[in-house]
Amino acid sequence: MPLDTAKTTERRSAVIKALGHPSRLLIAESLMNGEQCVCDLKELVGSDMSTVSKHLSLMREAGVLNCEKRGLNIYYSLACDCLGEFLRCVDKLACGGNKNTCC
Amino acid sequence: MPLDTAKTTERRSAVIKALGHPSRLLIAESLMNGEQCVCDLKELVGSDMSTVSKHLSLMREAGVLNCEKRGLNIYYSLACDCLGEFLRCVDKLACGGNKNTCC
DNA sequence: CATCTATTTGGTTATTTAGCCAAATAGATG
DNA sequence: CATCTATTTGGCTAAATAACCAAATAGATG
Repeated sequence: MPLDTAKTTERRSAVIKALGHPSRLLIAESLMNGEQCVCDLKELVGSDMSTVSKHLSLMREAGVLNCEKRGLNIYYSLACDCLGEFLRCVDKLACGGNKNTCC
Repeated sequence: MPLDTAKTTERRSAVIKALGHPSRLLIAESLMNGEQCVCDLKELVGSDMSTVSKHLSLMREAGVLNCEKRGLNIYYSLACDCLGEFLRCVDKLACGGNKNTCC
């Protein structure tokens, strides 16, 4: 059973990285309730709008988000409905962390 | 429906980060076939052993890996059997990334 | 067309993360 | 007990990431 090519690994890790920053994770979770524009997300995260914008671009480039301009705003939304499942996996992985007293 | 506390978000993102580096992802995937010692993983990753060791510590601290010393070696293993499911989610998220031509 | 609003981009600095080497540790073996 | 082996730790440098501010852009509105 061969491991993935380096390219697949890079791609996967880009997706994972896109969700591995606290602000970005918060954004993704919030978008589970539906699309939001940048200024909404700026409120949520509490950083400068340019910072939020950059987080959003990164997530979009990784394929995690889509965006659509309507009127004055740009609305971001999850590109895939599987984030909930993803987070359940993360939480399961997270609680493996109790018994690691060794070495 | 309130979002998580900051602490939960930090914890989750630590787990996600622990898997979001190419070398670490490779390690995790390889451990799906069973435990391995540091020098095996050094071969796999192709970095200095100290570098690999630091990746492993980080993953262990995040709760993703366990380790156990036997004889001269320290064997690392996945702390949770849900990594396969996690990766399936990642791949689904990854292929959302085709249609994002907008803005 | 001038202006206003929402967002992105560029530039800069600070912080974090990764990698390597050398030295320390801990346990096994002669 | 001296030594050997596998791993970790500390120190350092380089590279990547994050944050902010100021300026640019693009589209809506008067």
